[in-house]
Amino acid sequence: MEQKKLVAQAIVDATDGQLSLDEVMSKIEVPKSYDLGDYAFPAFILSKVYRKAPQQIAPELVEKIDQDGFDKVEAVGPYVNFFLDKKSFSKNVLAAILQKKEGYGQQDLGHAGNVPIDMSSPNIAKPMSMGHLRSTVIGNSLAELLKKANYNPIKINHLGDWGTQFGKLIEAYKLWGSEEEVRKDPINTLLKYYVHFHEVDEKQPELDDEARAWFKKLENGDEEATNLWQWFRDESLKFFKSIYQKLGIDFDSYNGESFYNDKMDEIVDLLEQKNLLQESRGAEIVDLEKYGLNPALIKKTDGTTLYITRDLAAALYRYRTYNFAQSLYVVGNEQTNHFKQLKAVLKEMGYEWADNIHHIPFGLITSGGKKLSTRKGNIILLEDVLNDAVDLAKKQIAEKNPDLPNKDQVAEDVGVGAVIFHDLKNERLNNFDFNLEEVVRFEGETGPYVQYSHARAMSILRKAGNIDLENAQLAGLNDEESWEVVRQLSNFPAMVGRAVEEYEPSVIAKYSIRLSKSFNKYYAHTKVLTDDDQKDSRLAMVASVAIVLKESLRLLGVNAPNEM
RNA sequence: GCGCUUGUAGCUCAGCAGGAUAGAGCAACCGCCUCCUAAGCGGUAGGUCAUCGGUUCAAUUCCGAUCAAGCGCACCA
Repeated sequence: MEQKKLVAQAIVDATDGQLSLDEVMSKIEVPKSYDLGDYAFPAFILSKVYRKAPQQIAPELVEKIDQDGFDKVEAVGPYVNFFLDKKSFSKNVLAAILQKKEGYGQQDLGHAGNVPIDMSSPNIAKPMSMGHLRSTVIGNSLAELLKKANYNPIKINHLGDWGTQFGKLIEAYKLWGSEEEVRKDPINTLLKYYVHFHEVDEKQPELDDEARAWFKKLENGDEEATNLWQWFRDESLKFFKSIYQKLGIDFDSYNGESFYNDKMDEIVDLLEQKNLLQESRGAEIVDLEKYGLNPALIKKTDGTTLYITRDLAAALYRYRTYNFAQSLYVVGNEQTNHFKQLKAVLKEMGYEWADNIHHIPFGLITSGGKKLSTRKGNIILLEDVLNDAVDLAKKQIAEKNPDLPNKDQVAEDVGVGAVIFHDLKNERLNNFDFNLEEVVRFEGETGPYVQYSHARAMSILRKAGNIDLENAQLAGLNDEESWEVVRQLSNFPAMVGRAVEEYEPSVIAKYSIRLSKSFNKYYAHTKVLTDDDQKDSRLAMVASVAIVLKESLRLLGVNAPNEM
């Protein structure tokens, strides 16, 4: 960044103030090829001012530029190409990383503002599928990223522990359930009842009425209903937590939908006071015509509440509790409309802070091209995927590194890491069809590739012994392969910034691959542990790579074993 | 019908908020371990950047239209 400004200033000086620093800054680009330098200025915009071809202007600019502090400045066609002083630049970057360690890349974008993140949010009595993985893993990574940018994230697991489906579940349990069966295998048994309910329900729609009645009882605090509900919830949560542990993710709050049960009257009252509620087809709605949206259904004909009513209560509660700088919802793309409605209703209520609510949508995971559906039993169990991945990692270890210590832990790190990384590697909004082989792949642009690169770096450092790199006088590096690594290293802070601004963990995932690639290339080309005057600099670079790779993986929620 | 999202190599995807010959990974074929972990490195092959217009010195990138796919569109969440 500093360097870019230096380059821009050089251009400004050479053009006698024809262009402002900002103008030049926005035009300066990074060439894609090594031999075109580190920064380039395209001279096209000057052709109007000087009434000359840009190909003529470029060499004239080079004449006027003070080449001090650069390895070289040259004109190629209409471009002025700048080559940084590699030795001093690399020395500075490496020294900074070694000094800041995992604090490298930290920045103050958030001024310690609170950011509740609504994430994961599985439904009670249903298994976690690959769809929940996305929300969990994206939310977790965003939390880490926000923390690094000096926000204070609050991870909220907004459990789906309320709603008509509990009426259905209770009805199903009353009809076909056995306590013993549920105790043995809670989730799968409850799921079985739920799926069965929907099968029977097709032919006996009157079951729906029964289910609705049970939910109504639940909302009114009926003892039997409440006890069953509590039991289902406890069992489910126990199971969910085992998966979260495997993923290495925890939450600051498990306040789910039921938590807002007693906070909805206030919302309804407020809406009434503000004259926003209308009756329509026997239900209570808020008209959102002027936002170009469908009306928001606040209360059903039978008087029970809906999803959006609870979300309104939750939004208000979060505002009061956290006085948030931003409030994020990591929820699938298919719910975009719901969040537009949510924000619109809050706006209608006069809450300006609705502008700080952001829906972070992500693409749909399908299986065999079809949408996953709990009701239809078309699900991919997250548990199975994680187990498969870890098993595969164990096999790889047995094959490639049988003497490895902590085999089981490393297999967990690598297997789970592969699954998480696969999910975060691509842009959030991309849909993808689930393919186990692809998810648990360990070669190519994958999590294990990055982990492996880190492990290799650590291995070199181990062999180097105790060297005080922090206080060493670095000579700097200037060969082509190390230059690519240094450039990548210097980009890390900017990548963190972009990932935070775009709420996009994939920025970091892709960056970590790029850094790994440049490092592996370097590794294949240069022997680090050779005694000469650049050895300390090479080691400093290897140490920096290890730090930044580990930190990148951490921001994604992936562990980086020292050996694998 | 309306809204949101997407359309780049056989497959999966990048392309830094317009620029110099469009890049990876996988799959295919061919090389590289007496040398710091071959979960690696290198090479070959593969593209009218969905189509048509517009803005610009310059468009895969911005705007509009068309086509195709996915997802939504009141008593599920």
